[in-house]
Amino acid sequence: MDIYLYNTLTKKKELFTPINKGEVKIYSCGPTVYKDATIGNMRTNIFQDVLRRMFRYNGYKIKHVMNITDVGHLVSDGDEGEDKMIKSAKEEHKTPKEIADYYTKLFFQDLEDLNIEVPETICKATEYIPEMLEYVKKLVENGYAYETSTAIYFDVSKLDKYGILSGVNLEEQKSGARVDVDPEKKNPYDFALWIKAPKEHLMKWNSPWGPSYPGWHIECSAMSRKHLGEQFDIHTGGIDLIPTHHENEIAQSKGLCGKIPARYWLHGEYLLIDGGKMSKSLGNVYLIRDIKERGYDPIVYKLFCYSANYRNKLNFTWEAIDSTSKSLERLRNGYQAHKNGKEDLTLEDEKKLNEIEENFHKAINDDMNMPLAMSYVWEAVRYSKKSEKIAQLLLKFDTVLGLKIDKEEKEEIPEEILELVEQRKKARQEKNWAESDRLRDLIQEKGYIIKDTKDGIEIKKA
RNA sequence: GGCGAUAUAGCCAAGUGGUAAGGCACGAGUCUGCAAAACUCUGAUCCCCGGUUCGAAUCCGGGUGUCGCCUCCA
Repeated sequence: MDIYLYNTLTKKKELFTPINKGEVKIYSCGPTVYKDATIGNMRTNIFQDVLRRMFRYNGYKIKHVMNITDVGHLVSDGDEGEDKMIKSAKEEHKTPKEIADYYTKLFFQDLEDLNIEVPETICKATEYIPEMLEYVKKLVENGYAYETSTAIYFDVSKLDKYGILSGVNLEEQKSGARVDVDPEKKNPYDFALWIKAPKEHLMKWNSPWGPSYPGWHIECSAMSRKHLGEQFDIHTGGIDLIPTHHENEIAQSKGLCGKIPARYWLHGEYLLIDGGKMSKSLGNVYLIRDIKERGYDPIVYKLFCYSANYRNKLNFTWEAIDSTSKSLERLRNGYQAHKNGKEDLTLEDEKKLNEIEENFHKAINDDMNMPLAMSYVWEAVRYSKKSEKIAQLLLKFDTVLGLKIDKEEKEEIPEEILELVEQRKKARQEKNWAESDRLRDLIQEKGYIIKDTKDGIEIKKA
């Protein structure tokens, strides 16, 4: 079945055709590990996860590379600003490596909590310094870079076209540069490829230009080239990376080999919080840990992300998380009902289920239309006949959704609670409803919910 | 100032020319000693104005609102 993806490069939904048949090469801009990854960051990771799972559903072999930025992003725009890693290191009295390791670990914990698959290749920027240096040297050789007293800059005026992703116009923007521009820069949009390190700078490497460190964009260019070649299929990231980071990656690649590194550029939209931007100053920055601390299965957040298309803004509220939490519970209950179902399916049922499967497939292949795909999932979950075959279908869907739809709440019920349940059972047999209700309240006070189903009594943690 | 996105039931949100998917909430009902869970049923003509068309939420023009980017940022 055909796959369609919205390509930021052309601003159109396009038929996907891989460079190598049956294989997809993806590069995703990963986390900068000097701070916590927010639920906004994780929305992008969820979208990337669905992307690769969708390709697998279509039988593709996947080569997915993601970087870990553990060096080199500056604090302020001024090109001689302080490295963020170093700033964190100073604030937390740790070495940059300790900071990076700490946040890297947390990042992978988030991935695990959200049941996000880890890409085949994870690369840390600090381990690719030689590749980056080689890249920069080549750009200098090719005449796309020049040296100033503080850095090696990429000369955007040497490109036939700069700004193809974001639509910035060099002529129009030239005069309007808002930030203090390094007077040695030739064009306002020139960006640092390599930066000469001040004495007190902690992270620096030897180079033809003395002790120095990489610029903001070179790592992705060097690492994607190393692992995926000069041109690969898909490049992903958050929408905010379009105007600077990805634009500059394209510039670097064109300067090196004349090619745009990826054929399809996919960008995830922002997550809004209560209708606005997530920001520290507003105090509305949430982490996956916060969702866990409020007692929700983090997968709830993943399901919540499926309520909107990845290319549209999605508004996060705790109310929405609460409703999604109920939704997930019903989804899993529905799966269990089918798993334990014994009803026979007629030819007509089979036909209907094939239709649902086809629709689901079509939805995910249409630029990952998860809200639509979920409507078909619900159609299967709510299917009137309960059958193991439908459970199997749901499991198949879950290879894309990654919602752990077959997760069962198998909790240890304490002796004390079991004893109370026994007492209540006895009271009910004696039709002593007052005592029965008293015990149910007591059990609930102790944090457990009791349900009388026709198959017996169910006990669940509240 | 420049660029872009978006406006669909109480809330979240699909749908890009043929009379509006789905989830949550609400209400009614079935079941139950009651409750919970589960299940069934119930709701919108799609921001406003004008145009194109046999026909528009969907195309065009004009408004209005909201949000984002233009500086690191998923």
